[in-house]
Amino acid sequence: MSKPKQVTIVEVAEAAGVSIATVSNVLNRGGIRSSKETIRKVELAAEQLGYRRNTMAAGLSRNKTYEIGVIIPALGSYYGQLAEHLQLEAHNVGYHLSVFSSGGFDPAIERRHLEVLLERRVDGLICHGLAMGFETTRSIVNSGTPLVMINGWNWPEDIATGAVNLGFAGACEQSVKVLVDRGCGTICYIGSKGSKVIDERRRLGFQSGMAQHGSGIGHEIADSKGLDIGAYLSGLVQRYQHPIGIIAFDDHVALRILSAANRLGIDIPNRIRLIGINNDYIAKESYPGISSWDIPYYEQAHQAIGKLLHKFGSKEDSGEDREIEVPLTFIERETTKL
Amino acid sequence: MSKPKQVTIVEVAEAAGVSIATVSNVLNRGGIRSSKETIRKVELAAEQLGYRRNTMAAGLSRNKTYEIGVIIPALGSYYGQLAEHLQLEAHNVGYHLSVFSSGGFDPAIERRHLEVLLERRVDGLICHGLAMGFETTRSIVNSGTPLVMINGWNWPEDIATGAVNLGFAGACEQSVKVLVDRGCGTICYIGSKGSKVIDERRRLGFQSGMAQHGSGIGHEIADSKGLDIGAYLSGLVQRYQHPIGIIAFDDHVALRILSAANRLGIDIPNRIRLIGINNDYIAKESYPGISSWDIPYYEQAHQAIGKLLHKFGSKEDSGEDREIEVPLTFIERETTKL
DNA sequence: CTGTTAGCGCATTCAG
DNA sequence: CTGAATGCGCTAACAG
Repeated sequence: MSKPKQVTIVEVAEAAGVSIATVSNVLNRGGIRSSKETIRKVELAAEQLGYRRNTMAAGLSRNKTYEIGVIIPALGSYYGQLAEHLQLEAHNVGYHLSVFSSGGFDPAIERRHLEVLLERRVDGLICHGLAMGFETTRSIVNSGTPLVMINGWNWPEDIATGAVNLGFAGACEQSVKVLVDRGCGTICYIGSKGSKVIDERRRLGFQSGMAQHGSGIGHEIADSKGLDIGAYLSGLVQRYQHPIGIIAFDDHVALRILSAANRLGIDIPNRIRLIGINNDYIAKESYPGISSWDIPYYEQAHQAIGKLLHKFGSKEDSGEDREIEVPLTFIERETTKL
Repeated sequence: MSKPKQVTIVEVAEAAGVSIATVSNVLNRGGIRSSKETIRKVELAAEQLGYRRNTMAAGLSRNKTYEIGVIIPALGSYYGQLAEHLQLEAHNVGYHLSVFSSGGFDPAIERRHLEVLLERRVDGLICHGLAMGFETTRSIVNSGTPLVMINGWNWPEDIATGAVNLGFAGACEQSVKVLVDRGCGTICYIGSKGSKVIDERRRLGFQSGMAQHGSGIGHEIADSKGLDIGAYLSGLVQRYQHPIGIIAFDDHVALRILSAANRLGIDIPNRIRLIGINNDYIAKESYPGISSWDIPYYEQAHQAIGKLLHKFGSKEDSGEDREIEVPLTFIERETTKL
């Protein structure tokens, strides 16, 4: 039997000798009270029959699903962690999360997932920086389903209820300062254009950092995709006598840099000083340990869910900022310690 | 408006001047034909009104959800990759996946998620080695919902339709052989008990490998959790003159070992030869590169979804094996190359 | 081909 | 405090 007819409240009602309405009442802890006696009877019957409420029927009936849809670029690393925290936060307030991966910023997949989630009539949506443009998104999410962005900057109000973003720009800006303070005479940012808007923010922060703290200091920008890091480092070391600072897109890229340096016998942190982002497992466990920026997962998840809940509750936007920016925390390790 | 009433087939039917059955036919039912003309009218009306089918209503009505529930220990690394592949495979056959993380083998969370998925009336379940025991699982999954395990060994037939497992034991067994061939005089397995059954399989493989290929060769077993790897390695190097082989639980653990060795100036691969598992990013990008076992994600996902589909189709189990074992592939890198 | 009708399982009025 | 009745949006026979 592909679907061996599950037990419904009707059967529970019969077994307990009450009406289905009563069963519904006691099982869903609705505002309505019932006598101790009926409660006991119903709960017993439900227990014995192995009753399990049918989410679809319930959702259909009350026009509310208690489900939140999440779309992230991948299930792993930063994104995975974020999803885990979101899942936890959601559960704490009685919601449940449906997580989809867009396979690394693929607009077609994003679109398909969005469509599925909307067909499920999720109560809200949390998306990590959609690759599809404003217009496309608007044409899909016009259903009145609240959408909060994670790491999405400057989204029009009619599309996204709000956004809670990480302070990547600030982190990169500060990274420049740290490297300058540590005596670097040249500073490089090695990004990852494939990560779209994330890379953009980091680059902006880097440039603003150079402008503020880097007077008289040279800088370079490169992209990690397809880059021969060994050759790149060799070139750097050859060109410059002073210590060189490198800000990596994230700890993954930082690891590649670290390995290349180790392989070439370039001394870290004496010749090159390195900072990553994410404070991944990699940063903690590599040698030398990579200085990195820790991510406030809990805070970000909490705020995102909070924004949705708020939207569920009141129709008007509160006085709160639509776009929240959560700062990262610098964790210094051996790649920048002298 | 928290739920601005979405458009239904009724409205589409009115706009197109046909009955709701016709709308349902052309929109979501392939089987039944309609005249070109009505199809056009209906599709146009649906398009203009922005109709989006209500999954709950559809599922409720046909008693089938086209949804598959997935429970994995975490959203990242091996598990995350697996989930991505499952998602893809599922989509290819018209299903959609709901992925939940059990927060690292937490039985309580597993249970909760299972409950939610069953309430959603998912058509099938895919779980990664549940931490809760057979009995508990049976008491929950008695609903007739097919369950296929990923990396679950010896689950009773009345609980799990089948299983598709990775050949961890075989990989560890072969790892021993490789290390012996490379001249190691002592071989260690550094596991991770927290990963339950996965660790168990690897340990079994290790022991079987020692029995087969390790005559006259010493071996040790340790657990990475809370282990001071530096001290451990120092001890090993001090005790043994010959090259030492280490099989790490996975590439994460391997990285810790690598870093500790680098820090202590212990030469890899001359003094210590190292093999990881998973062929993660880490293995490829660390220095020296870590020899590791590549995981056939596609194959595993394909088989798992296939098993479910098969179950959906026929009630009888086919002649196929209930438990499939998919082999890993050895990728040799610098930590074992002489 | 197309329309009519009867549920799917549950929440929710509104009477008793 | 409890029960009968109505509808959520859609699919699946079954008639026309």
